[in-house]
Amino acid sequence: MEKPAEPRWLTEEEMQAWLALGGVLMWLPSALDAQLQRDAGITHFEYQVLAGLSMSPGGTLRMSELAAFSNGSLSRLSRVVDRLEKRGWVERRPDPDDGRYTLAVLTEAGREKVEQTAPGHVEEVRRLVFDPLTQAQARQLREISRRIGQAIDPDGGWPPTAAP
Amino acid sequence: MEKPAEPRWLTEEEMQAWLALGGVLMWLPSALDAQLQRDAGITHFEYQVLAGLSMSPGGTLRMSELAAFSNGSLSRLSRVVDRLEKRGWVERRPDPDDGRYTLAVLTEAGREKVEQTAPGHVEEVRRLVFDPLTQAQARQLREISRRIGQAIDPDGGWPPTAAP
DNA sequence: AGGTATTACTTGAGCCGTCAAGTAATTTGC
DNA sequence: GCAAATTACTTGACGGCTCAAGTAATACCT
Repeated sequence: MEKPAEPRWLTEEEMQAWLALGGVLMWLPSALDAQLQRDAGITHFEYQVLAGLSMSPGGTLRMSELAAFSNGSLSRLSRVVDRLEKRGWVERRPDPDDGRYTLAVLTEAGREKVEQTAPGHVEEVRRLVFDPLTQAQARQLREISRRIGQAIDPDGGWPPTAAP
Repeated sequence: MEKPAEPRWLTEEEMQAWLALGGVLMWLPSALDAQLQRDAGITHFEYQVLAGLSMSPGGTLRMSELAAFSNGSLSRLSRVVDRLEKRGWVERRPDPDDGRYTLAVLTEAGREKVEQTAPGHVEEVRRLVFDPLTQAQARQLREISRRIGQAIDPDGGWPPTAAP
């Protein structure tokens, strides 16, 4: 009736770490969304999309590349780009090299939007994440995050759709 | 035309840490949800609700306490408890001490569900979070998460609705 | 060359969460 | 002791996201 192997429960210390991490997983994205929503009227995901484009040559990326960069599904990106297009920050055009691809291109207004938004956002990341940490802890955070990331996905390609 | 103060940009090291953390923020909740969905057909939030009840005396908590414990809004909890009630794992009843409160009570079936589900979930948390870390890193993770949590919310009460 | 398979994206249906307005029970102020 | 305010929760409207099915362009195979 019982599962045969006794599970390896968490130690007290691990439990505390897990609860604290749980809070961060829950509230950090929410806090970043709140800042961007308040100061720029966009979500964090929309910001990532605009930022991704702004860092690419010509402010241009294929939808699939942009989806990978912004850690979102193609379906989600498609709808987000709809919204950004309606707001005049992005345009879509077919890739002349291969008609299956769609290029997302940052408009001039879009570039202005990112450039106005970035400083406040970086400031918030710094305030919430790096200011409270020592430099050594920031390095530890990098290493710890990498290891957890590795455990979640030994390769590097996660976005939905596993093995066909 | 430019913002007066030059923002304090992130150093290369911070940028790497931020990207790595971003991946964890994005994919760890998703990975945990996937395991629970696959093995138990419930979301991580639903699990937290059931687990919260199972750890309370009599398997009973007021809705508002349960919402605080599970890091969700009351509105969200209300709908989730609807679902759990339909599945026969939770019941609602008015608090006899104060009719404004609603008590959520874990049924026998609900308790069995948590007990069947917990070991696999704990195993997954261990696999994704603690197995890849040294013990010292787990301690660091606790401290780092606490500091970030503190920066997000100096007190301890976040769930929506700020100062009235 | 032509049919099939694959790739890249889009879109309809449905679920889930939020916000704001509504309801019911209790406390407060006079 | 009763009206007004507060508290605890519920619910309708709405938007975003995912899954799966659909569409269009290109690659592959013989």
